[in-house]
Amino acid sequence: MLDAAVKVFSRRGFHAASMDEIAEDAGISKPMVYAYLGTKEELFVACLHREGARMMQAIAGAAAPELSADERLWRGLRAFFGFVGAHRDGWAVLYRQARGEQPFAGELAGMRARLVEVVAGMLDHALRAEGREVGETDLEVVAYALVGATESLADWLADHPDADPEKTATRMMNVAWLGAGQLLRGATWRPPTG
Amino acid sequence: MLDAAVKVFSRRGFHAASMDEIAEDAGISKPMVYAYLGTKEELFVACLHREGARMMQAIAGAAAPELSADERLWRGLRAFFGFVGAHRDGWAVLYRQARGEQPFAGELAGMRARLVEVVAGMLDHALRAEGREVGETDLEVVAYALVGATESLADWLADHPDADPEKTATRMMNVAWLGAGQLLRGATWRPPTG
DNA sequence: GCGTAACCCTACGCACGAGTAGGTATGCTC
DNA sequence: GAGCATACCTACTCGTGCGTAGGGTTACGC
Repeated sequence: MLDAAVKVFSRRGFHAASMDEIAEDAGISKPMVYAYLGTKEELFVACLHREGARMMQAIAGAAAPELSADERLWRGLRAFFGFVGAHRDGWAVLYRQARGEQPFAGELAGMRARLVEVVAGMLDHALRAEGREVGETDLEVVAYALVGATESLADWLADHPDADPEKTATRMMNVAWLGAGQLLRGATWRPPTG
Repeated sequence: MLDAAVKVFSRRGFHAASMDEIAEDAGISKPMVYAYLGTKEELFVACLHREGARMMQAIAGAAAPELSADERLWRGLRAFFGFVGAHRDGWAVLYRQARGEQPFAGELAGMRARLVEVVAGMLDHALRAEGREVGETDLEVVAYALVGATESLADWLADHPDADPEKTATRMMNVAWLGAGQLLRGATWRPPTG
């Protein structure tokens, strides 16, 4: 039932999607949709939650905490891109939708915040293991950038049906790990004075 | 006049924004808006174009082609974050809007494609200078990731009114340049076999 | 066979907002 | 000052789509 909603929301976008179309696609009538899932907004939130939970679960299941940092990152990325690859139109458009529409931006921000936190935790852990320490804001910002880069590649993947999720994950891992590796070793770039 | 439209679109989002509110905010009446700028859709596209052009101009003006690659990247990033910092609510929400709404996604995709192309060109140039060569898709994907990371930090910046654009640019530069620097030297990360 | 209850449908009310028609003031020509 | 054009406004039409009211249908109890 939610499947139909996700499908229509994906294809049309939140506003352009009509409850009539969702009902038709689900093979039932509109009052049933209202009876089971409430208003259009609640319905969208329900879709968002389910897809989000599935994604989080896929990632969490892959990135077990006892692994090394790069192994966790790699498995997490692979799970993420695998998920996106398997739910291309569904996830990507749902996600793009939620970004823009203000009632839902909060929901999504929470999801992303959890991801950022996890990534920041991994970086912090790895940094401490090397005896280095970095300010909390710096950590958050780097994690944010990595998550953003990953989301961006997810969009790219969703737009290129022939692309391989596994290979995309490898590419992302390259960028992330090489950059992060430099940070671990204490390398920094400084703006030219003047 | 466009200023009012940008402001309202930013605050409300494309759909929630009413032409009445835009007209009121601009201090004129609705038929005038239609007379000067056409339909709501055309109005939004006009906003998008103007803001986009301003941004592109700010970046292009800063990143002169005769500079070294890292200098160009640094100046481009600084200009970009400076622009976002100066147009926080305007740009960010306009941008977030355009991503989601299907009629406008194309416009934005074009803008981003130009950015990706520029970044990819810079990477390619720097790589060739080091005697290395990388497949076109690899180049595009890395550029895409960098642009995505940058956009993501722009969002972060827009959501943190006290954050400093200059400092954010430095952070982004660190991630980008250190990661890219590794790639330049031919370092790669490989998935564990098995 | 008749009451009734669960279930689902068609067909509507209603609000909202894009786009427009037709009227009014201000300035310009002769 | 009459005619006319320009610039602008108020007040409307009309489509669209969310949410619901009220009617049919099937199954069961008596």
